[in-house]
Amino acid sequence: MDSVQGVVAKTDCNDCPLKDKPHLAPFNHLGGPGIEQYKVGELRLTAGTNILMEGLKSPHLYTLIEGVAFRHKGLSDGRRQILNYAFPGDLVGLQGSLLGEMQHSIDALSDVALCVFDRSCLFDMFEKSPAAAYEITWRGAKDETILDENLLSVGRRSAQERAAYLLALLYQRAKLVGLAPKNRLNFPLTQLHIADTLGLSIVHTNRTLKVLSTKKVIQWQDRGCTILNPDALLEISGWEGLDSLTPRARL
Amino acid sequence: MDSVQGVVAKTDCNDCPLKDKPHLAPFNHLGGPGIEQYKVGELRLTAGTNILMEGLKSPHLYTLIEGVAFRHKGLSDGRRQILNYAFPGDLVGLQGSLLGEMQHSIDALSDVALCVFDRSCLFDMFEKSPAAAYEITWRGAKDETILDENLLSVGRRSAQERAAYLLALLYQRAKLVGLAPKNRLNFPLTQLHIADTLGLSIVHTNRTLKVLSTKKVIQWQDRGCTILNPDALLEISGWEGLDSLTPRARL
DNA sequence: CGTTATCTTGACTGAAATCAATCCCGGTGG
DNA sequence: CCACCGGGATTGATTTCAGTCAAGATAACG
Repeated sequence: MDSVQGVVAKTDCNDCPLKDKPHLAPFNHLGGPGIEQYKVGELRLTAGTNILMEGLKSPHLYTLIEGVAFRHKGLSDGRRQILNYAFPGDLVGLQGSLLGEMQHSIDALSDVALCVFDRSCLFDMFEKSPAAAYEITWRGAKDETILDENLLSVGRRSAQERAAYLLALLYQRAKLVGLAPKNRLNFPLTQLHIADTLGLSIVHTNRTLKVLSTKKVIQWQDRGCTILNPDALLEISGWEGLDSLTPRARL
Repeated sequence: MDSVQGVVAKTDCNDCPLKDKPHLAPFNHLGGPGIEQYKVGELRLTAGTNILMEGLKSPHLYTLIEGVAFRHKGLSDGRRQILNYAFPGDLVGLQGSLLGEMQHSIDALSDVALCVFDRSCLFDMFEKSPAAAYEITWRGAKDETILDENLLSVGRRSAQERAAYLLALLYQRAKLVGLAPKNRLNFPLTQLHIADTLGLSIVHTNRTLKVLSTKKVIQWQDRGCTILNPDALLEISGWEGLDSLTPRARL
């Protein structure tokens, strides 16, 4: 377990830190054997590393166990757009597994730990467990919901509204998985990441965040962001927040 | 069959104009009974009508048979962002069926005909046909791919690049289903729709399209757009085009 | 202790929004 | 047949927002 990076020995799913999270319930009572039969290893990567690269065909599908990652796409001249973030419990690389080739890249934002599954487990799961298949599809739809809101944001919200929306979203998602202790986003998000998510230049992003700071809504210090007033963020952004409702229809 | 609008009698799926399209193959050899057992009716709506509204819980899932529709979300003050378009053969309302409540609206761009299924057919299909379940999930992933590119576009491409990308995308998708005869987009797309898709004002959209017209790449006339030079559109946008590759891995 | 990544700030430029008219054309009703 | 109307497309003038350029400040890091 000393290796900082690379595939390490397979540990028991019963020790999984996510074991008791409601997220994964459907995978635990798969018809017959549990999810662990599909697990082929673990992967630990340091912050800033690439997990999956656009254009490549990965034989693997991942679950993010620890840390935060982000999906992004780039243009040939270097411009980059961050599409979405992944938090512990999220599936990583599903699109690539389904479509055969990655259409975007995924990088580790913080140090991350991933659980590695063979791509073929997807087909198996669809064959053997309707509940698991449904769960996967449901998650995909959920993901698309966030993407929709991101697109609305980048397309139609002002810089300040956009920034407020993004921070509110990250805050809510981080909080759900314990990554926002004392309301501080507990991962190394830089203003460049924010800029590339909002579709703004880094300079303008900085100025926009400054306005939010002046309003005492957030605080940026020591390379990190603390949310001082979550409600004000929602107010400013005009976003409803993650639907607390939506208890998934059971299959 | 005279009614211009509303649910009409159920016709046989064997008469479906989409029957022979490769799109639907997986649904045709569902384990046992075909897709038609789930069909509960048909819906015809005129251009500009709302199909599904944000916030509502629809008991139905649709397949678009004829015409073009678009998904969109709005802010409280009226700003609107078009997220994606639906062409014949596409599933409409899947997100709502999965998540219980629509997170976006869907409107008819042209006159449309939709095939109506009961929402519960989803659960049934997952139970009874892994191939159909996989197909649905695969389509969701494909959709998300387009959404990703749209987000990259709105976030990082210049106005002209964006417009070129959008028109190239619509052209390619329309062509696939025969809606681009003589390279003319055969549906009533207005510059306002384009503006709301690109995240630009309508005035600036007009000026941007004018530049493309001047370059003889497109032609806007009689309330419609003709693609004069598809390759130039791709060139300008820096977009690769819909992956001609990606023959889906069969379940 | 220098090096590098990140954050900040100021000055200037440029892209896109906004405001305000027109224009064009198909449809409507007198 | 023709005046009127309304949605859509254009165009010009002006303002505003955001990008770019340039330079420091700050602070983690080897």
